Amino acid sequence: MPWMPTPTNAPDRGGRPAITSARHLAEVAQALFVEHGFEATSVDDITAAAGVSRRTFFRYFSTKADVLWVESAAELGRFRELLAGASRDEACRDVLCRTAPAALHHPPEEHTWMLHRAQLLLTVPAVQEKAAPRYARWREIATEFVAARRGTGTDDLVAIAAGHAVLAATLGAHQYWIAHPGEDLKNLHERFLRLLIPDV
Amino acid sequence: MPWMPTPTNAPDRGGRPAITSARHLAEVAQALFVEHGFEATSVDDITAAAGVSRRTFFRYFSTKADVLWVESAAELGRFRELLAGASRDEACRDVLCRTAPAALHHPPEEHTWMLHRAQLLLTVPAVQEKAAPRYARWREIATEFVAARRGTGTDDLVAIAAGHAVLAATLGAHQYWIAHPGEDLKNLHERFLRLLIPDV
DNA sequence: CAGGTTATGGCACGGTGTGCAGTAAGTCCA
DNA sequence: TGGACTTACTGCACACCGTGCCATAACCTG
Repeated sequence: MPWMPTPTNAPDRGGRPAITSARHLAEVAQALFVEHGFEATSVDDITAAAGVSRRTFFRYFSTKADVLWVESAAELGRFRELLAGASRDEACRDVLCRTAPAALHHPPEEHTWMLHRAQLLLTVPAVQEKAAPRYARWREIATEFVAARRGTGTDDLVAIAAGHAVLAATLGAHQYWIAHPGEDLKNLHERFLRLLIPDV
Repeated sequence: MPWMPTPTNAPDRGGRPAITSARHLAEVAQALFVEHGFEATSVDDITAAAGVSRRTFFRYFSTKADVLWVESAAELGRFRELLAGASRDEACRDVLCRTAPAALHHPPEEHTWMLHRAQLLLTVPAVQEKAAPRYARWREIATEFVAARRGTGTDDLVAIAAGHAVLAATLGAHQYWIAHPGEDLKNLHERFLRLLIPDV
């Protein structure tokens, strides 16, 4: 089991204070990615800019691309909580169309950060590669919700299809967004969801 | 520009005959993947089993995972041709539901090979990573078809959504299939497509 | 046999990611 | 003050991936 720095919300049990943080490394890294490109930026470049050793970087992130997913755990958690909190009176499809965009909501000051992230995620092959496990989690959460609503297992055909539809809509909305950054992402996301989620 | 062996359909202009082939390397590699796992199989293991040098392997495939996509170019080509040959009398949605499964059709003797491939593609993270560019091509072909039918550009919202729907249905069908290998993939594929492609 | 063409082999190199051992910097307690 | 404990950072060696470069092997035609 690899060692990992204790998360910031853990109780302080003494020990050497952290000289850096996942968030700090992620910001330094993303800035370099935007400036020089993902592949042209080596981990050594990132650690040099952040004033940390190469080995330390890999304690915070298991791969170079993972810095682009600092927010992933929070987004997935919000999605799961919003689904769990939905009333059973609200139609399955409506719940998904409402909660998925809400789970990805970020304050306006992070708008350009999100746009940069979306551009990297959808256009740089080396980054797209690392996205698969995150996409899978996003899809699974939707599938589990639909399966629970339908009283089936997660290997139900309709539940699987719905999970893929939610992911497809999310990716489609972001793809459209980076081509039309003036539009409202949340609104786009909902339109794609309404188009793609089957009416079940 | 990296050097590449001439494809088998090229005219013979003399020169040293190839000691191996992409197909042979792919078969050796996939067998090792199935037996020992993808990550536990190094390129050295593959080349040792195939009786070629490490350098030669990278002339046929640019990455280790690419051996799982030997058929990709042919499948994409079939999809594009089938779409191009469709009558304009046939509804857009019907064309997609018919051609996508047909483009992925393989003879029965390759059934287990396809199943192994699907299992590796959908369950091994290191393999899923390399899938992104292939998925993107598959999606683009569908998007281009829908955009042409609608008389719009490929940045049309509905065309983008349709492209994502086709990909989602393809992945969903394979996911369902590896959990229920007794079912007919072609039939499953069509059902997922009918569920997910919006009626436009 | 010479000259052209194509495939394979060997080697060095930069980059990623991991395991391990050591050290630095805090807290707590006697 | 001085340990003992805890946690975080560093350095190094290593396996693997993927690439560029050059040499060499094996076939063709004249």
